[in-house]
Amino acid sequence: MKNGPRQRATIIDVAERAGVSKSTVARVLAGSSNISDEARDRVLRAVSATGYERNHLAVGMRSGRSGLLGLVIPDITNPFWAEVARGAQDRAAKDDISLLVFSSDWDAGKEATHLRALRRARVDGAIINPVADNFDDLDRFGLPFVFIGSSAERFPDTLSVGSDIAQAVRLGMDILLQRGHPAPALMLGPRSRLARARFLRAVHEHCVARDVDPEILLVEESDYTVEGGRRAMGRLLAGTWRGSRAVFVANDLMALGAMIAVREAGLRCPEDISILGFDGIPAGAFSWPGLTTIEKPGRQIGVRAVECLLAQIAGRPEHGRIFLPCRLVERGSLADVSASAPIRVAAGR
Amino acid sequence: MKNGPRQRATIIDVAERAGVSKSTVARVLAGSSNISDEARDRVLRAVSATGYERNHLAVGMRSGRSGLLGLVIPDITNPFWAEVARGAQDRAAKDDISLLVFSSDWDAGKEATHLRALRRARVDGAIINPVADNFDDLDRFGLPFVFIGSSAERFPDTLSVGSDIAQAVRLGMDILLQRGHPAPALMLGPRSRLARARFLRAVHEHCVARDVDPEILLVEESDYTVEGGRRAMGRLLAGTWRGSRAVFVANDLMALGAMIAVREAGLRCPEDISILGFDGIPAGAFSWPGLTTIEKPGRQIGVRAVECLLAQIAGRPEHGRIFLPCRLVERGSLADVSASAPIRVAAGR
DNA sequence: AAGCTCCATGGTAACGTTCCCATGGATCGA
DNA sequence: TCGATCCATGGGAACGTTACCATGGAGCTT
Repeated sequence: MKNGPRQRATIIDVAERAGVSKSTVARVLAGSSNISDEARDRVLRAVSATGYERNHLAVGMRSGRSGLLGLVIPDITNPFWAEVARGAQDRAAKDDISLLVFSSDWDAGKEATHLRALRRARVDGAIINPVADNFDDLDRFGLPFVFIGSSAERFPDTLSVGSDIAQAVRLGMDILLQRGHPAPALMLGPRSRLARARFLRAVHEHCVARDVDPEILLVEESDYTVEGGRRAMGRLLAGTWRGSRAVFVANDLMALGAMIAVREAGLRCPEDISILGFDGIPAGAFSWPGLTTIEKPGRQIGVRAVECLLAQIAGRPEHGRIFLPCRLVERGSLADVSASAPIRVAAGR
Repeated sequence: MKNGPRQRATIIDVAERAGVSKSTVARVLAGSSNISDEARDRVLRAVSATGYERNHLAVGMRSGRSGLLGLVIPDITNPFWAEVARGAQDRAAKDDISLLVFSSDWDAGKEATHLRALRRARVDGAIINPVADNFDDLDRFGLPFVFIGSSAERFPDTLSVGSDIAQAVRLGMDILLQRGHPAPALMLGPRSRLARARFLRAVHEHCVARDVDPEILLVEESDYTVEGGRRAMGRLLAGTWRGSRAVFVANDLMALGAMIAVREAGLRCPEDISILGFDGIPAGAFSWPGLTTIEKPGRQIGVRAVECLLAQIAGRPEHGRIFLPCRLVERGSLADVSASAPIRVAAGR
């Protein structure tokens, strides 16, 4: 609130103050070796005296590199995407790169607007969770880019980073088996969603590998919301239910809803019904019991996406699709009814 | 993946193609009126033929405006701050402005690094949740800026946007009173935190206004975490507790912990103990019962912060500090034990 | 001592815009 | 019909940086 000049120092101001040419200043700043100690010294002093700070706009204009990356995700308010953003942010910061963050709300129009903004800002590349189906635009991007998330599936030829659903499903089925639930019911999303097919395919493959007939698995369908999960669980509880009383739910929101339905039916989780979620949202830690779930590597996805993008920009593109492993988070919604531990309830908090 | 030229069209390319000078193109693009219809037409056609897109780097360099704003928050992964970011994003997009988002992790060093990055990127202004105590740097920012969040309190002379704690506390105390809990226990954060003092002061003022002796209120101290809230609730339940069995908890995480403690003690919420939270985190919607809480206007804070900042950049600074009202979210953790409704339990889901 | 290399430095063009000024044709009033 | 005004357009400078080329002095070799 004190001083007034408010005019940023330029490289020329520094040069004048140091009594050298701007070329020399530029060389010092670039860390060039052919500089006399005296010149370097005077320049450095002038820099700190003037509070000079390199103008990235000018650098970008000259070099064609803005030092900016774009990130377009569905909603920064969604904890999974926030994790992705955080990972990308941290990784980018290491290379002195800043991130422009946009939320598309799964709206193709907004997505297009944001991509235009990115092009105008001359970002060096973009990380995108694609919502639009027709990316004939794909090369009209005019930008290096990497896709992230499951919707990237639709573009098999494009470099993308996502979570390894097949591995996650194996992880889940194995822990269920180990706890004495060889044939859990499944609660899936709507048929229209690609993620559902992938999940189901992985379950089938796993069953085949473990000599279980996938047809015996009860399948309930819902819509990825808490309320949907609650209703779907109600239907499950109302029906006949062979085998162990466990449900593998395809996302955490539905799992939380299922837990509520169990309580509403006068039953207890995990003693009467075991629930395994999938996503790793923070809210799962606060339910009662805590939700045992399979956590997607959100942060890692952000990190790897930035790394792929930087590699691509540098001209040595990694290719193909990258699937990062998920992780089991045990919190207490899984009972152990295996022969070896007939009474124990899996711990967790 | 098809075409190769990959060289972005410049205004000169457009001019050549349209057979006019770059000045004319610039005028058309700027929407100037003194343009012949024919020229405008040819320029527009050339623009869409070349896929020309204005280079914001060059614009910024020429005009001194980058069209970028900086946002420095503690952690984009924290739902409250994600809401703030989202509000800021949406508001900025309306003015064709993009947001650079950084997470400081409440670390003064990271904050400083991020501010340097913002200056180099020549953002037009910054929205900051300040962590460093000594901002003698304050004017060394060399940037228009607006503070957000409660830590902005420490800089009373600076333009800031935050939530109206006093109003929130009144709201909470009033709903508690109305439900028959005239003298709830309070669960606060650590003494070191400014937010605590403010919360407590507001409670006292409200008590005085309602002719209640604030001294009769039980006060329990904790640390803003779930686990801390659980332990603090344990202490409350272990002690003697006059008056109605209700707790006004200073943040939602602690409130969720308190709810767990109630269940662990073999009691029920809200029948035995009513809990009122403060924050409005999403997890509160998934607990059982749902957490009744007072929601901070995160998104609005982001919106208003951008508006203040834009005003300041435009040279008509709003001044002083802006406090936005909070909102009661009823979900079911508050019993109604007032005389008028002796049995009812406040609804909510 | 002449010619060579090497190194520290300075000058200048270029990146893509926008803004100001100049120009020249058309239109108008007297 | 001539000068004044207006309007559409073109030319060029400037924003701050970096990369390339030029220069001149010091030190080396033969």
